[in-house]
Amino acid sequence: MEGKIAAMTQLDLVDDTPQVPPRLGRKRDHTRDPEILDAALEVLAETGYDGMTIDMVAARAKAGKGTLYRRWASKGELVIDAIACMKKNDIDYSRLPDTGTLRGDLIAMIKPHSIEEAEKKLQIMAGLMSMLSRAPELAEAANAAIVEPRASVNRILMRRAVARGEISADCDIETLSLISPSMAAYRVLILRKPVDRKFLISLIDGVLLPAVGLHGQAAHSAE
Amino acid sequence: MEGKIAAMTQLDLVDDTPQVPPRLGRKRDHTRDPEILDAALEVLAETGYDGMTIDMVAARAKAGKGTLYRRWASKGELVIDAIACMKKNDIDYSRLPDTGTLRGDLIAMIKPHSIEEAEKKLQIMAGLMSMLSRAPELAEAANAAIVEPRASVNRILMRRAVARGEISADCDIETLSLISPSMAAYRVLILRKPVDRKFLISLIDGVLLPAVGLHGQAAHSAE
DNA sequence: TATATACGATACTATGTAGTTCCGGATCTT
DNA sequence: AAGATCCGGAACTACATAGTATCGTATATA
Repeated sequence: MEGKIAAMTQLDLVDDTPQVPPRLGRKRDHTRDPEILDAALEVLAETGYDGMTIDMVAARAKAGKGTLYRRWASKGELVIDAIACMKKNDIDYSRLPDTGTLRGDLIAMIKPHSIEEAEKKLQIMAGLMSMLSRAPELAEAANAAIVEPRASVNRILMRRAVARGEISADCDIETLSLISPSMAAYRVLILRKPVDRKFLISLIDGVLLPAVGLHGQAAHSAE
Repeated sequence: MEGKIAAMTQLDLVDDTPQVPPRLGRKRDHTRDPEILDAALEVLAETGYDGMTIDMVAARAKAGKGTLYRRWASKGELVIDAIACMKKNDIDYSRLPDTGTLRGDLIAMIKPHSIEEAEKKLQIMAGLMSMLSRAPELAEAANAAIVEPRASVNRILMRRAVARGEISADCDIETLSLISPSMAAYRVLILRKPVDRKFLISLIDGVLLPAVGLHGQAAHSAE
């Protein structure tokens, strides 16, 4: 302690020790972060925020409770961090489908993997739902990681369709881009029914495309 | 104790006391039930299932905790009962609007009171969300009281429109009747934005009517 | 190899809440 | 009016969990 102060007073003469002395022993690597954050997301999806305990997360990650609290100050901060880190596994906006038609693009977005991931995200959202109004930071993180990306893709695909002249520029893209996120969320969270490829296609052909002035491939064969 | 057994052994001889003796004093009226159930719904909407405590409900209803436990065996049963009792303040299906057009009927359903009530129901739903998968009884009650009535009205109005020949019988009424419940729920619970008359009308004109092959009064003036 | 540090495990403290019990007073029935 | 019962209130028990402290071990640096 005194040594450090003395070294600072005689300014850097022969003093080759850095201002912040080099750590000895093991680095503060926090190498368990990814496993812990993943475990937190799993438990969150299964039991919700209130049902989730720190012990569950620690056990799931085969980590000690101390390790969690050394890294995050509280349960709340761990959860916010876990949510925020989901964004990293997000959509690659530079590789969106480009089939030439809105319908083709929308259907190309339906992949088993994306359905599965969307469902897990919705389960997590369900577990946070009752907290959102009381924890604005959490609501912010959840919006950025779960809600916004889904709508964003739809907006991009629809704007492209407008640019191609495929659909009218009068379309309320803000609203229409939320049709399938809304109805899929309602179906999973409230109706508790599965969202599968067939359902998503029926949404595209039966709701979204008619709303933009196009027609799906099924039904409404008139005109 | 022994006296009762003795009386039973010598079978009913001079025994003029009825099998179920008439109650003296105050009846078991449970007259506080409505206030308690209302208080439970309020707290539920404000804090969610896990945040809700029995003390909060008792205090809100100016009731004693004992009164609650004398009537309901547990917090869970109180909540289920409170949800179930919402159905009583429900829509009067015999007085649905009948304006002659689907659009007219749908818009006639939009009343400040109904918007307000729907929003409260959604807040309650948000508070229950994470419990639904673990408590099937609760999910059942919530579905019957909150989810089903909204969709039901839309189904009835749309079936009438089919019967009038206003819209095609090919319409997927099951899905289309969920458009506005889904998108309103998403907007309130996930986007945390208000649902007002303007939004609901834009849903009718911009999504629902086009999907059934009609057109709203705004935009898409083509044809 | 020696040392400092992070780690998993476990025991511990503090706190909040479900559910119980009891009491004095209010209220209904006879 | 008398008696039985319900009510609001408050104290109490039992338990779960957030967060802290400690210990022996593993591991990366030097």
